[in-house]
Amino acid sequence: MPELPEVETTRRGIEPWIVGREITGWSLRQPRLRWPVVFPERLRGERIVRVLRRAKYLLLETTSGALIVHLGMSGSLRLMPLDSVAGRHDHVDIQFDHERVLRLTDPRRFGSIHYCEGDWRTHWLIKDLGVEPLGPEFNGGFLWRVAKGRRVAVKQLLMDARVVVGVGNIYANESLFLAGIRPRLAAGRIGLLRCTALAGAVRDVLERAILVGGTTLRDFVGGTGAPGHFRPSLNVYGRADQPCYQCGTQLKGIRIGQRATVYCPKCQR
DNA sequence: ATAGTCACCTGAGCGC
DNA sequence: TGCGCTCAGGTGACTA
Repeated sequence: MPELPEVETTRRGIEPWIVGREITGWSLRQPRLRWPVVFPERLRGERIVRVLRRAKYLLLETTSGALIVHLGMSGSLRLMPLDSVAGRHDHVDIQFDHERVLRLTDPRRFGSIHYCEGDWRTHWLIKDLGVEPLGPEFNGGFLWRVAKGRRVAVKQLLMDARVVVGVGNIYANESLFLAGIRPRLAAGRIGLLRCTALAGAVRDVLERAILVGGTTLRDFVGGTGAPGHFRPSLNVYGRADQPCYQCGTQLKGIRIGQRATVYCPKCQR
């Protein structure tokens, strides 16, 4: 599932192919994604200036605006040969002034594409997002301040995009394991020291995942079509009832806010 | 303001 | 072989 490392992997994969290129056309085979996909006619002839990432959104900045792409849960964005046959879940192609098309494949159709004219930072999907977990403002002090007085489970706070972005279920589980914190613990009851450990763990797990191209559980592939290799590094995610690698205790599987949660009852307090 | 729940969508995996 | 069920999950929208 595309979380931040997968989106970043995609960004790095497609960037060299499309920067400086002109959008010459598109095919919308299935415009019914999370929100209806509408490409204005004026997009034709726009040139890609930069490819950025904000949270789990990819920003394809053009001369006068940006395409805002979200991969949802099952989406991938890849460069394909112009003549490659589109499959059942290949919903959108964007054509450039070369022999490749940028293709959005998304079986579950939770992804989205918007064209935003002008500054994408003011777009309604982007403007209320929290801090970047790899940015300088995300640290123990920040976590401690936003957690103050909150009774919500720390795992839910970590996954709240208005607080910090890009931490989905996999990496939330893994970060809490690394920091030795129980997922269900009320966020406001965690001290500054442990908040610092947690912020560090989030950063660490995300950075390591980016280095190996993200986590491929089923069908994620990066911009160049390669799967990610972080899966063997997972300590708890998907391992309920199996022994903890660190102490051998049986890992516990619970649900927090409808989300599968796994932790070690001995290593995490 | 905060917390909890639901909907959207499809494919995989399972029991029968 | 196939049916029906459950699960997975990001996130906006809704309710209490």
